[in-house]
Amino acid sequence: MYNQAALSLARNMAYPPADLIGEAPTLTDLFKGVPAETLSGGEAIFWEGDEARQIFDVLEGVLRIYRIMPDGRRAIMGFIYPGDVLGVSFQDRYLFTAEAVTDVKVRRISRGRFFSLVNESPALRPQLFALLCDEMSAAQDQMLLLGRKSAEERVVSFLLAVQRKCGAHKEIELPMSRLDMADYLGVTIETVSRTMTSLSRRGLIHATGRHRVALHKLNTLREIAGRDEEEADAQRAPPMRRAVWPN
Amino acid sequence: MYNQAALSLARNMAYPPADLIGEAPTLTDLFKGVPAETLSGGEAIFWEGDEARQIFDVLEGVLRIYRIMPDGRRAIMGFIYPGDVLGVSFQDRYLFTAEAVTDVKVRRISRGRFFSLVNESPALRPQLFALLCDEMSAAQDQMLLLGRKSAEERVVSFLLAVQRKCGAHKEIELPMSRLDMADYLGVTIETVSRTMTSLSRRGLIHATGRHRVALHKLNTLREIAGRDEEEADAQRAPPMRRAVWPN
DNA sequence: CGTCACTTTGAAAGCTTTCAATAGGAGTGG
DNA sequence: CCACTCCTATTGAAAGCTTTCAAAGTGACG
Repeated sequence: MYNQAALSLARNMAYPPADLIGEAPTLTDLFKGVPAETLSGGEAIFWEGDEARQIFDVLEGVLRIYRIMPDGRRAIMGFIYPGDVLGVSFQDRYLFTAEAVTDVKVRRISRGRFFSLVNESPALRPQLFALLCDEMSAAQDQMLLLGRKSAEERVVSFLLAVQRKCGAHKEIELPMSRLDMADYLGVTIETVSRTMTSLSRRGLIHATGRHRVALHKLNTLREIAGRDEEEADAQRAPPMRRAVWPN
Repeated sequence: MYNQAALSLARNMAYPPADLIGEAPTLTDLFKGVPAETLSGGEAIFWEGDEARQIFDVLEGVLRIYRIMPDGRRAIMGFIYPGDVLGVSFQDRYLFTAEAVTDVKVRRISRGRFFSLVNESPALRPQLFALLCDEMSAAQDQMLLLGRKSAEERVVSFLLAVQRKCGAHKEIELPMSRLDMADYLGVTIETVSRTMTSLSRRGLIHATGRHRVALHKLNTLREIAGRDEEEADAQRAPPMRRAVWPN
């Protein structure tokens, strides 16, 4: 999904590791050689307020990052997918909790190491910057969604975003629960459910399992999502095609 | 207000220009010597979709940055105050429109110049990064607000945010219209109005003019805002106290 | 001092939430 | 391997908050 977590940075997954083809290193390369750790669904990597000492590279699985209000209301800021980097921030404490949705494999390095390596590399610096910009861009999409879209528009926007993120296949996976979706979209679980049912009845989607949905009539779906998305999408540069400073 | 515009970066306003006290240069220093331009309220600096060729330093006045959906719905992503930098982005087109709320004074330099100067300066690089992180952090606050707060909580959160931004005085200025506030808070103009009236009747605020409000009973107000804010606030490092890479 | 734009207020409508109950699936244990 | 249990998802009905539609009020400006 959107990587709008302040600290979840999407990298280019479309190409083989940079050094194999003689290109500049990528942010992911910083984690090379670090042994992977495993978390089961529901486990947290870190909690909101923890000292932010490390940065994580997600290899497998999906995470949710969220903040909770004193009265228990939860807002999910984003879902983190393989290929995202988690925990990048200038604050010295994590601003949200990161929790495994599914079983997850991650690698970690210290913040100090991460930043000094990035700082010393003219190739990595623009990458880090570009990723933060993509984050901000996704965050703004989400603000538009939360501030101005109806429940149906939100759900459809979400489904399309997942589709984009995961290879643009007709059938998509929704590893998160309805509650996760609800807390991400700023609605209730019942509203998510009702909306999905309604979309099904109209033949726009077809649920092939609790966590699996096929998207039909993409044109109609995009229409519903607000149309706004695609344009934005087209504009956004392909992720990290060339990570050089803008001019 | 929050600088959650992907591209509005808050700098340190608490100290005199760096070079005057022998410190490292700040991002604002990059604009030194550039003549200021003036815009009247309502004028746009750039439009969503324009080629992003320049970066702006705001000297005076307030701007709104927003995106509009095909059917006309508008979402204001943030308000830009003096001391913010506007237009920083890795995308090659602006992702939103920037428009003067009040009369405004800005300075501009080219993106290429901005980035090459920042890239060459070990002092500026962490500043740029830190500012993007602050942006993301503010964007997440806003996502929480839009996704999980009631109308009253939103309005009060907004008033408190303005207060923080503008010196923490009891009486604050709201240069923007009710419609601007509404489009920023994800509600309607009527809801903003009714909420303000209700707060007044309860003695929590006192409108001393259309664009001027005194805040009473800050404790109660903070309680209403979600309480969440302050904690977050305390955590966030004072802006740019020392712009060095995290370790 | 009149006009126009913005703001406030009122009443009804609507969408989403809340409360409640049923249904469905996954995992466990016999 | 099937039955049981528990958790998640779906569905229904009523309540509630916000929006929509309308009209009156207020203030800035020429």
